[in-house]
Amino acid sequence: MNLDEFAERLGLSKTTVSRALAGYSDVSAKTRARVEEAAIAHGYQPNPLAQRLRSGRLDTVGLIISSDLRHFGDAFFVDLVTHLSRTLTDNGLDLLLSAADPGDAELAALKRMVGGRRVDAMIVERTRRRDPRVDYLLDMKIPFVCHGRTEDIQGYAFVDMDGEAAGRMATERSIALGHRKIAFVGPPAATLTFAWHRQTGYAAALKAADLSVRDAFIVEGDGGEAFGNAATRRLLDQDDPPTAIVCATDLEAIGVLRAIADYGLAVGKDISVIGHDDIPEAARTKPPLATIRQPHAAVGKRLAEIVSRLAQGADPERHQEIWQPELIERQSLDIALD
Amino acid sequence: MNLDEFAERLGLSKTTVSRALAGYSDVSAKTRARVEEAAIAHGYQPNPLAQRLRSGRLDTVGLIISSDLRHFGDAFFVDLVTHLSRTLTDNGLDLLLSAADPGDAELAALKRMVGGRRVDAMIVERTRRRDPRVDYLLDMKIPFVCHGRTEDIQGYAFVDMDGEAAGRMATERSIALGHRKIAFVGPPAATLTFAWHRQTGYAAALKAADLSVRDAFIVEGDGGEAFGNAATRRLLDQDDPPTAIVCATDLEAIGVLRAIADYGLAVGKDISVIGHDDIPEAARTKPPLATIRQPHAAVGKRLAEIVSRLAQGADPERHQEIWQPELIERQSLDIALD
DNA sequence: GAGGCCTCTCAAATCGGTTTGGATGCTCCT
DNA sequence: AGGAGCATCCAAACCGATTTGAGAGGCCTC
Repeated sequence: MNLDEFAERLGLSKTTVSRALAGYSDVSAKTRARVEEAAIAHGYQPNPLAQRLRSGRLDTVGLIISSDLRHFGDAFFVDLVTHLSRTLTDNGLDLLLSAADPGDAELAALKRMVGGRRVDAMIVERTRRRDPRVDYLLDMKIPFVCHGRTEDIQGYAFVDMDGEAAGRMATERSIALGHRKIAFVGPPAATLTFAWHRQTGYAAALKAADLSVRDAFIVEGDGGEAFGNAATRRLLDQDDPPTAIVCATDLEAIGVLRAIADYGLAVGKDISVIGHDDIPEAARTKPPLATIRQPHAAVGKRLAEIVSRLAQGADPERHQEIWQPELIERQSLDIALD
Repeated sequence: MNLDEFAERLGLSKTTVSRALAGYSDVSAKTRARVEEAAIAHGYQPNPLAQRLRSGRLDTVGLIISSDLRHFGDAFFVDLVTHLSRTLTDNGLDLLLSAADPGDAELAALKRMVGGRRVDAMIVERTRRRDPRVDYLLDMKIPFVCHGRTEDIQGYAFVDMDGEAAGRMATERSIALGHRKIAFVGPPAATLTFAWHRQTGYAAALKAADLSVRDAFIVEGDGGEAFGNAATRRLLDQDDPPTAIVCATDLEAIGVLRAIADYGLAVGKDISVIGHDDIPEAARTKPPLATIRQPHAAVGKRLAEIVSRLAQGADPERHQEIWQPELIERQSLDIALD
């Protein structure tokens, strides 16, 4: 049923019916009541396509997920997207999703959404230090919010965890436990912002405690479990191996735990390990993995809130948020060196 | 830039430009070339909103994800949605996503998408035995495809794994290993179709081998790890406990493995365990978990293909597919009873 | 009783495309 | 010369809403 038919059935003009439903004051209370009742009775709902064409707003937000997401743990994603979606809905926005491989495909998907005028705002996941997506979006002058940061944070909105504080926190905790030889395992700091931040925090904590930052103690690779495994071998095979390992992701940490066990060493006793993200699996490892929690649900919700404000013209630079992480103590840290 | 401006710039009418770009044959080759070049040069792209309003097609497919998804393993979801999205894109369709809690909220989200005319087809995840979403969609006569089945499979399209074959396969394998006392742990068969199918297959295999189906050997609960743990205790505390446990989900199986270890028993030696789904974690348990694989990526792709055919008017009943599962042998099955 | 002011309603324009149903001009045939 | 046939192009209608600008009718005031 469209407005024409519906108005005719009521014996009113399109104008009056439309204005009645939109809540204009120049429609008499009696007429409005009649229209509203009839709308429910006949199930009339304005066609959103027509409304959007007319208004010029698409009321749709885009999200592109990287198909390499699993390297970092998926639980993360479902949690985030659930709350994102729910909050967007509460704000009258639809969520358009697209999946793409990292790199060119990702950017192409973005251009399809934005250039193809399918969305009027975007959410960008897992921002990299220099990110062509951010450049493109700034260029197009379309509202967007990032989950994560680039190196140069000018001109756009984001919600990010304080990765440097996280790296520092994990390292300081290890130092407090008596460790002096502390290694860092993480994705490449040169490209991924969060890896860079966490590694920076790690180095800062070492320096603050007058400990040297040894190149041999920093191992970089993809954020996956297999890499964590390989990295550990590289660390433990050294002449003077570390007694603590700080990891930039839980998946890596899980690989690290496994490798340590293979060496016949006891995690939480001979060597301590700390992860990052607090994926569900972290609580189930043996021993349970100490880690740094990211409040995914809250972040998802906040991203949605921010993007809906931006869509209404808010200033992006007033929506740059860096959240403080929380250390989750678990047995992989249970160690007291003599 | 809109069609009016663009046409004027070219010194042609809207009609001609529109038809040139749409590939009509009543536009001269010369004119068409000129239009196409100019479109690229000036970056003209027809507004999809206007096209959709005119055509009456929304070119958008909806997907609603349950926020309880994590009970069943998330990896599953990212894989599925990635390939789903990619194939939809290849078919010129957008993917609209919404997350909702199972139950009323799920149905409400569905009604918002369909009744609010935001999509012209739907994909339904994790179908239940009697599913109000399916009833609603049949009622609305909107094209849709299910991932999973209801009890009555009439009138709609679906892609599902053969859960009964999976349950039978897992149980038969246990019998072949010499087990006679085989338990089943899974979500409630009364509501969830896949749980029902798998349990049916389990019972069928027992009967085929002249083994009795003991009520005390069937434990139902949510599909999570904690439940798998509790279920195992209930099984092993019996006077005559089972020597093999068939699980309907890997997460449950992981809980089962843990519980067995707590009892001081050796999985793959004293007792054998088999899961279902082949989530990434299954390969990493100790011992590695034998399981039944679901080809998520292929399913996602297929769902997208089917839904785009349905959107073009294909007969849903000709797109009912039941796929055969594959048994993945791992050490949790390494056992030879005397 | 005329003019002014509300209150309520509506016709028509608009958003940006696609499609229908000609119109125009040219060639070719008889 | 007249007419058929073809290749191109286009004005106007349409999709389904919102909004602008104006009109109709009632009431009050002087």
